[in-house]
Amino acid sequence: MTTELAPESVASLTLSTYERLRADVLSGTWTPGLKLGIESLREHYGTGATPIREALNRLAAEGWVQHMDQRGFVVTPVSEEALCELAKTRVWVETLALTQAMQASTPEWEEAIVLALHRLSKTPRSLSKENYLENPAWEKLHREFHLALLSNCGSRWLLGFCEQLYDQAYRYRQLAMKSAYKRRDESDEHKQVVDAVVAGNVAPACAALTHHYEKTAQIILSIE
Amino acid sequence: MTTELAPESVASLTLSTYERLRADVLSGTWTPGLKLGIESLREHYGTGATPIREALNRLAAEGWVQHMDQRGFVVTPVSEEALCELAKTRVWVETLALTQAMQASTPEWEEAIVLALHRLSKTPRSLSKENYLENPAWEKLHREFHLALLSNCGSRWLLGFCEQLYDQAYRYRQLAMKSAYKRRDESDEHKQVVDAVVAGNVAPACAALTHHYEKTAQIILSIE
DNA sequence: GGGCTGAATAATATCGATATTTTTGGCTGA
DNA sequence: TCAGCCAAAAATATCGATATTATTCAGCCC
Repeated sequence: MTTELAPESVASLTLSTYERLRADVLSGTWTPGLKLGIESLREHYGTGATPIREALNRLAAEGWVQHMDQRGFVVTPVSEEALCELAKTRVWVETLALTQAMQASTPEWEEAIVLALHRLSKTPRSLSKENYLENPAWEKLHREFHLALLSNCGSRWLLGFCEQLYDQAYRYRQLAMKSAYKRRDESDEHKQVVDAVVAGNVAPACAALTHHYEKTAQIILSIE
Repeated sequence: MTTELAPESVASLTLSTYERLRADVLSGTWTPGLKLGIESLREHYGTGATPIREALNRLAAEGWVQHMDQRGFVVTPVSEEALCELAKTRVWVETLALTQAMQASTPEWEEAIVLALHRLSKTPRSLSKENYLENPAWEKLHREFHLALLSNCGSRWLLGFCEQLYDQAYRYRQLAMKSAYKRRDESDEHKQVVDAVVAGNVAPACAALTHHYEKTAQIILSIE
């Protein structure tokens, strides 16, 4: 007789703790290199040690935190070198994915991309006009746009890799934003990718995507 | 005054349980789709529930098992479709990695490859002459050979992806072996890759590697 | 003074028990 | 006969307490 509750309400503590912890690492709330003591996390997230540890183990497998056996967990450090390697890898892997996606192009896929770009362009980058204030709606649509571009690549593995790399790059972007916000118009860069994709020109599309990522990495590097 | 003990002896139970569980999934001891009940695992590995759960969470993040919230873990199922996708992805991603590795070629890297191939070729594929009996030494050297080929690609991310794909493919190979063993001479295929790499011919090297993987997938598919 | 030793301290890792949730299986009523 | 429902059983998820391992730091010897 009780009404069906939203699935969120029955999610295990491990899962919700995992999601919160992950979000806090990605957003930079837990700063790179920080020691994540079980006790303090337990207190902060209001739960027992078990969900915390299980969440940390998942995050460790995904590379967000590092697990030193018998001496706890730390937030994975960042470095200029690691960012360069990440950016490079992203260009390689996403170029591959985009190429495959375009070779398997379908009208539905093209429409999905155009739509994703449209939605993104209608959403403000920052919640505030004066200073930068992250707009979660924009972040969500931006991620969806980039993954929509690659979604047609025909391999869940490859798409999953791209997702990992996107999220890793997102963390660097967030960390950089905390120190300085540089105005930038990425909408034009996005449009250039889509134009090339719709026109069916593989090499220009990959070049546009590469340019987009390299500029991002360059900006972040210039801040640090 | 006590002698330094091997790190194994102080490894946490979570870690050793993780390794054992992972090995059992990869080897096919735990068959795809099998429900992994906490209680039975606890009993089988002789430990408490916590190490088991932590190990399962790591394995879930790596894709070896699936975690259905509130209803436990199952070994990730296999399918013909998934194998095809895996093989396809492997060709794409390893072609990428090998290309980059060759473009950054060094004498040390070439020597490492030649050496890895030599060691591999000196080791028997099967421990028994009559029927197939896995030779752990060969498996270890085979993995090392393939990763040595790609180790020079210049991206730990990319190398990590290749490692994941290798291990995934290994599981399929193990599962196929359990039903039938087809004699095959892969040593020649390995040699062809190395010859092309040493000669510095990127396209033929990638083609040889592609051929090697496609043949593997084809053989496994023919069994099932 | 500086490095070493070894308790005291703090943290992690693990266990056993409990609370929740899912699944099972028999019972009822149409 | 069969769907629907409730109680019993089984399993998962979580907690609190304990055992183990790292770290700290004062005292000591050289």
